[in-house]
Amino acid sequence: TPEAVHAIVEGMKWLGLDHDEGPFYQTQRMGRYKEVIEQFLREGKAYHCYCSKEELDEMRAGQTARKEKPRYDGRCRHRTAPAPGVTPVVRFRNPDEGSVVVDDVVHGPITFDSGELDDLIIARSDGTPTYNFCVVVDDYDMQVTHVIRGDDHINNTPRQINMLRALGVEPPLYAHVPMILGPDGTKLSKRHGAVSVLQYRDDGFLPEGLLNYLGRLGWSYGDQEIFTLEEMTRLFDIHDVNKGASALNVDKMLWTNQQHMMRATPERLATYLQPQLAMLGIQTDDLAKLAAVAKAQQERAKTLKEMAGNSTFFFREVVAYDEKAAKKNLTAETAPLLKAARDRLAALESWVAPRLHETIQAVAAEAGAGLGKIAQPIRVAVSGGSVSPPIDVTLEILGRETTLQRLDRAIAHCG
RNA sequence: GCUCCCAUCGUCUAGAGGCCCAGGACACAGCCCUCUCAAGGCUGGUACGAGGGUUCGAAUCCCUCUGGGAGCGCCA
Repeated sequence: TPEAVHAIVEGMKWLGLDHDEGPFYQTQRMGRYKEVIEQFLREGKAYHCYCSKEELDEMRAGQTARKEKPRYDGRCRHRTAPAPGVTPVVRFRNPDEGSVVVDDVVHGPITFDSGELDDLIIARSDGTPTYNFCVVVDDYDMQVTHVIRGDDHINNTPRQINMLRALGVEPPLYAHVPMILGPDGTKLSKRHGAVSVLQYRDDGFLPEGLLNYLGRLGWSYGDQEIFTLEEMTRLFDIHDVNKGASALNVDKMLWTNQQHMMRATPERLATYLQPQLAMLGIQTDDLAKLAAVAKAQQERAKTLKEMAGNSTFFFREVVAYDEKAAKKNLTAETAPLLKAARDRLAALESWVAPRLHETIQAVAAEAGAGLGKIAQPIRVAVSGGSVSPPIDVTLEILGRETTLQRLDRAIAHCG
């Protein structure tokens, strides 16, 4: 569907995964597939099968009852005349002797007995080609050298190799990488929240954060955990990939993302923070302020979504104080401290973090108290809660006017 | 059921016969740092699925079992 195609293309674009050509659409290559089907038919490498759905079901039921692997028994292989009133499918004629060896890059040689391979349908009764056949024609036409895919495809590989050989070419190199399981070790499904890569973008992940986490699943480079895109592309080697499946771990995924957020430039974070804030109803084009906030918050959030959530007070009024924080910090006892701080701050000439820090420190010293005694009430006053970046940095970003205004309101609240 | 694949801490992994009474990371616990929260530092507990071999010596090689996964469509 167009939506599915869009999700793939957009997802890769967001991740920065580039491609040299294409994308190609199989729906636009129908003529070519039919051409190869005709060729196979002509060369006796494929044949028409007139078996009905019911007949096939019955055959499989019998095999299952006999504890055999359900598979097509080749009954139409030697049919000479068409069955009247039936539009046939086309089946590929698999060899019935010998074996096929898939020399897999990550698994090593895997042997399949030809007897295990039945004659798969390559064209439906309406003439349209099927997946396993189309990819073979594509790999052949496009001179694909490496096929890297999930190991759920291992069992398809011997048939594809047989079709490639029927085409007269040697198969490409296959590398079957392990699957990714859900956090509970079972197959990944929507149940686990895995919908599309774009979901991770919306959840506030950095492309390099997701890529790093995913890259370390089934692959490693010594004890290194954090890789830049450049390092990953340079250091990655398909031969180092593990065979076993791995389970998704949300905690580590978040940690990996945070590590990348800490390493990213504030300016870049700002461009991702902006849409996250927009989702919270905050519209701003002040890139300088966004970058300042990102810088102050970049090691305090595991995702950009979390960062946005923690940063709303920088962009809009504090509508209500956190109840517990206010009860503890905005009291009759702290009111004089806030007042003193407010007056000293108002007199400041230069509204920058070092000056702000000195000032608050001085107020605390005069009161014979530690910095925490005064910083925390100010924090609640300006942010509404008990958590924020360092108080001097927070006030600098907020600016003089907003800070004083919020302090006044907090002092009033102290009653 | 049949065929194929896989197997080191809860999770991601290092380990390609002695360097391993198994190392790193996430998570967890404690401590330090500290204006909050983080980040950072230090410390701690937890793993080679089982049983047989081979070898002077096995997490590493072989076999069996057990456990998990995938495939067996006129789906992709």
